[in-house]
Amino acid sequence: MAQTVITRFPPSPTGFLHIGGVRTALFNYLFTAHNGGVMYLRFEDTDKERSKKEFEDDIVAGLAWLGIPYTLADNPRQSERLSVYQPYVARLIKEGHAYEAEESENTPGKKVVRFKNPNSSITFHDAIRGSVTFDTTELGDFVIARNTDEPLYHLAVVIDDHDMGVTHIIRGEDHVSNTQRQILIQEALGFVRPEYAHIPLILAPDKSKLSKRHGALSINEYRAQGFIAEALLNYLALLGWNPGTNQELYTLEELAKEFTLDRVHKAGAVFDIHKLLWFNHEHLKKLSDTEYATRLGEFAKKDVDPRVLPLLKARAQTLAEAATALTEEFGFLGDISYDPALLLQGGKLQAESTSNHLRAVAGLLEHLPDESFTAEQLKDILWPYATDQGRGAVLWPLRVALSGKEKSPDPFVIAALLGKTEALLRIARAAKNL
RNA sequence: GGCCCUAUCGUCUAACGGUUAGGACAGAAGCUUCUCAAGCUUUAAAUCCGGGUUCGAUUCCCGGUAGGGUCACCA
Repeated sequence: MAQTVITRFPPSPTGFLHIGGVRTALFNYLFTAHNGGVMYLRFEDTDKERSKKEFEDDIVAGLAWLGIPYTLADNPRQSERLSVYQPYVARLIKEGHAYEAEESENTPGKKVVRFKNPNSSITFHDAIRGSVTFDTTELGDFVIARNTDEPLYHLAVVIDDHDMGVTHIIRGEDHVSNTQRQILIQEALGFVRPEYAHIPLILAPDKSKLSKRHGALSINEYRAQGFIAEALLNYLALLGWNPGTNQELYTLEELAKEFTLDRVHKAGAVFDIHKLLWFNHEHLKKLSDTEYATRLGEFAKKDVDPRVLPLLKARAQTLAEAATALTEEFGFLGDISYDPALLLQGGKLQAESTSNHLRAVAGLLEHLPDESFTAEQLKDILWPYATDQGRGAVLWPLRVALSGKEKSPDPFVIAALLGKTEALLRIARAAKNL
């Protein structure tokens, strides 16, 4: 019987949750869910100066918003597990695998703990890269603890992974060369070696490692821009992995069902905001009107009229864009005010004929029963007249009369949304203003 | 620079020795059209280079080249 899969997502709380971190957490989650295992969240905060509670909270909030499930480890902070590490440091020193050295950089006289490098060759198996070999000699006797009480990253991570029974370490490619140090420590401590999987990095358009200077990195920023979790997760999952089919749209559950490490790429992938935008629009379109309205509510200043929801969904790629459209192109549901000159398309149309067209349109609509006031029927009735008189000459002023905007959905849709009474009122007012 | 890793359209990628090298995003053109979007159709675009192995290489091997990662008392 196969051993239970145990993975972990161990960010250091020294910054906000960013795109790269999310992708690492996501791959860990997908692998874990696919195999029915457990993924622990813990915080690597041995760097007391840089670690902040604020970042820890941001990471937790971010994972919650994204909907990536995890199990919080017992005593999740390394800073609170010092007593766990101390015996190991003592043992390493006692057994000759480490020693105290008089060469503290910051505080003269203080002793750091160095690992006694056996200068061996380490070969480990990587689920994505296959066999990787290092000659550890060049590492020298590297420092594993600030002093006998305060471990550094390499020591702490090895002990934590062992204590938690981690079976698979899935992390960024930037950790491959760290693996040799960690394996050396594992062997000195007699721990079993977990399976490693180093996933490719996410790159900026210039192929360098993605960083702040390349724009938004924190997922909070993407959230504020109106991206939704479903799209972010779907896009990120397909950066460096794919199931081998042409399918691109996935739910988290579907991804977990398909995900395997052997289909993860070896090369880094460039982050493309345009494709993310496309995924966002696709996932936005899949939302129910109710759900869409709820999410849009976080961005819109006023209540979202359910009638415009389908129209908004069809055109906006982000919730922020939808919120803007709500007050701009879709602002016609509330009171409108506009310069009457707009009715004449900036002077291209004649006031008299335009006024006549508006009255004629009103005449055509007057006797239409309320229940026939739909976009389709309105178009059927007005189209022949508009075609006969010149569509631009009839439809432009009609649309402006109804929307008050230079840009908006077509007049039939607007009139239907406004209803017969309001539509006729606006047309009459426009005709009068000319 | 040492060590490690990587290499298919501009970008994300499919192909696991035999395909007209496929799809998606972005681009271009067209359709639609009163405006702005959306939508639909069409189209251009790639196996880094050089050697091998093989009847046959995108695919396997070697060498270049290019790119990335890493060389802390950070993680």
